[in-house]
Amino acid sequence: MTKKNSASELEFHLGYWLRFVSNHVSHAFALKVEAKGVTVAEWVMMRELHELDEVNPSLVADRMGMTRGAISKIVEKLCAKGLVVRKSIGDDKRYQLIQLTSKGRKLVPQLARMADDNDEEFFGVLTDKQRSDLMETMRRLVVHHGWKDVPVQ
Amino acid sequence: MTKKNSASELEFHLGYWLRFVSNHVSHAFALKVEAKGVTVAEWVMMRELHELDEVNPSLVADRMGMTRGAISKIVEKLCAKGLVVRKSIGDDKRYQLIQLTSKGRKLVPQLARMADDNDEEFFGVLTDKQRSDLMETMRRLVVHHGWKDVPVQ
DNA sequence: TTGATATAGTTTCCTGGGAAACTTGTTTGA
DNA sequence: TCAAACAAGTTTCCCAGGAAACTATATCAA
Repeated sequence: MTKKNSASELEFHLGYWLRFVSNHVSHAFALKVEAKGVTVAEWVMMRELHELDEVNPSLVADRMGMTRGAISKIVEKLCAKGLVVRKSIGDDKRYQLIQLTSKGRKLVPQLARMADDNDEEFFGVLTDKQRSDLMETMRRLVVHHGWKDVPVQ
Repeated sequence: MTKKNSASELEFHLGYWLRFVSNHVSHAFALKVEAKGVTVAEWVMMRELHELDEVNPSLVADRMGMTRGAISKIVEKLCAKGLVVRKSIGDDKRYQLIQLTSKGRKLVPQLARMADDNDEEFFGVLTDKQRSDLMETMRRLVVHHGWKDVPVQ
């Protein structure tokens, strides 16, 4: 792509539009899950815990692309809400494991439903092909850049 | 799409992956433009001003999807850096106009170059078709949801 | 053995942005 | 005419998350 740096060309950065769309979609989703008393970050962590069961905060930090400090605070919030518990492992006292409580596990499907609805609200306008292409493109980027151990299935 | 709310299904929310990819891309871009002493939000505003020339902060707020309060602070930062100036219009003293300084205008192409590079770094792995499809999909979402007056051309 | 180093998690400090109160100036309507 | 409503921009308060210092524990090397 040969482009000069004119004003009109500025409209065409993928990174820009991705951020723009993503911000809108995430913000709308934040409003929805707020009704269940959790934030988007908390939901993402609950998703990870649902998938991984018992896990160290540090691994969650890696997978979520957040710092251990931030994760520590989110765990604290979720514990306070009774959705997550911390456990120590016997051997090495530095490590801990976090896990969903049964209350947390019950909330997951409800939040997943909200995520379904949000996807439908924002991406429903796309054709099935466009949706699957978009999904495939995102997956390809994630895999290529090694951002996460995606279940490539 | 019929899906049950099992753990594995959680992997397939478009909103989730869009956010995930977008966060990575934006974060990398933030590190790049930091070298020029501006933040991503400041760059986005400079882009708008480059396109619109003289404009009220409120319109910029709408276009950027941010509050007037946030815009006010960004304008303050850019003024302090000598990249933007505020002007009052004679008639209605509540209104103001903001505009890039010549220093600001000169910086735009350099930042645009960085945006080009960032796009290339992250989306270069995609085929031309994938890139244009992705662009088209984003544009379609933006137009459909009425998020911004996009130059549909 | 014991000092140096590394590691998991926490805490502190700082920054960016939203909500909403606030200021200043304008319009409207009784 | 002039109080009430409104509007643009600013300020204050709050919260989330990153950076990096800090704590406690574990390992490694002399």
